[in-house]
Amino acid sequence: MGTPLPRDPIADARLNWERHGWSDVAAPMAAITAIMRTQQILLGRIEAVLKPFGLTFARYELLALLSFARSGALPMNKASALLQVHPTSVTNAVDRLQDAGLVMRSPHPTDGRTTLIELTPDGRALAKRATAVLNSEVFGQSGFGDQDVDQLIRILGTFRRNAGDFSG
Amino acid sequence: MGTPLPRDPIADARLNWERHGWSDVAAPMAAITAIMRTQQILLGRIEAVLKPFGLTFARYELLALLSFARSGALPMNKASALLQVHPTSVTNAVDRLQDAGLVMRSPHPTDGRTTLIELTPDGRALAKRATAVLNSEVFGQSGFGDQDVDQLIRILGTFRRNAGDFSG
DNA sequence: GCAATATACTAGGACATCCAAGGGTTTGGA
DNA sequence: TCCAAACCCTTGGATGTCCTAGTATATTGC
Repeated sequence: MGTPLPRDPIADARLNWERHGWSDVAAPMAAITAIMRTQQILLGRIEAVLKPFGLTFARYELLALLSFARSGALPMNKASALLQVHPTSVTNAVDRLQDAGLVMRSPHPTDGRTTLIELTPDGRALAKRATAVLNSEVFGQSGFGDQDVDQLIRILGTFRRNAGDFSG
Repeated sequence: MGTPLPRDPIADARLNWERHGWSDVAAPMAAITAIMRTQQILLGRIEAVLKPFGLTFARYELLALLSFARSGALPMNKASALLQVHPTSVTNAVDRLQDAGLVMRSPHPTDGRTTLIELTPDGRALAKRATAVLNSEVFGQSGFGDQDVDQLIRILGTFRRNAGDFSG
């Protein structure tokens, strides 16, 4: 975590795979490892930008999701499904956002099992400010070329559909 | 998490971005979010395969790295650099692998600050077995087409180099 | 040769994720 | 009608990641 390595560690791993007789899966191994590492880099950038706002990516994602909901409120299970994380992760995020006064829990009007999460005015304002900075500092300077962005969206979209994320 | 969603949540997020006047960064936002989600899916598959071996991905990566070292041993700081994780994460992984009898710590012959991590025979054997299953169950069935694998390696390789991962 | 700086590892804490289990609410079939 | 099954959320536990700080060892510079 510091100075650049003299060689690409993933390319090296691929060579090791090939040397050990696993040539047939060396390329996908390298691609998957590269996805892991890229996610790590991107998450680091995002967290660095959100830190001054007192937000983590998990909390930001929830705020952003709520800010796009017509009523500014969503059932927790809906948020869990849309964010594609475990329900306990949503509980965790809501606890902290609630402590920070950014969201509120309220009972569902007709289903006693369900809890609605609702943005507070503070939460809505913070989501707006954080999104602006995230757009300019991270998404606007992703380092991916326009064509590569399209390729990624296509390749990963196919993958996610095949993995059962969505049926559309 | 569960049943597939009727619509792609990332495509929906992209539409929301565009509707709110952030069209210029909507595409990279979607690509980055897709990388995050893809990583999550792949990590889930990998962890599921490793679980019967009593391994997590973090521990497996360390075992695999050691198994490729000529001497079967590496300094902890070297492992941290090659795996591109924080030194404390390596300490954590080594603690658990050591408890499981898969690696051993030994003092560096000339530098008193440095600790070497060394594979035990058990560790080497387990790495071999886990790799075989990982290759056949995950990397061999990644769901990416051959051309897409090449594209991913190229796009993410450029990204990682620009991010300062390596200089080669 | 010795003090100041740099490097290596570890301990403790904050967060996030998942799983397993538990308590409350709804739904549906006997 | 009524009880079992399904569903929703939360608590508690295990892991992993990072950061900050602290201890020990090397290296550097005067």
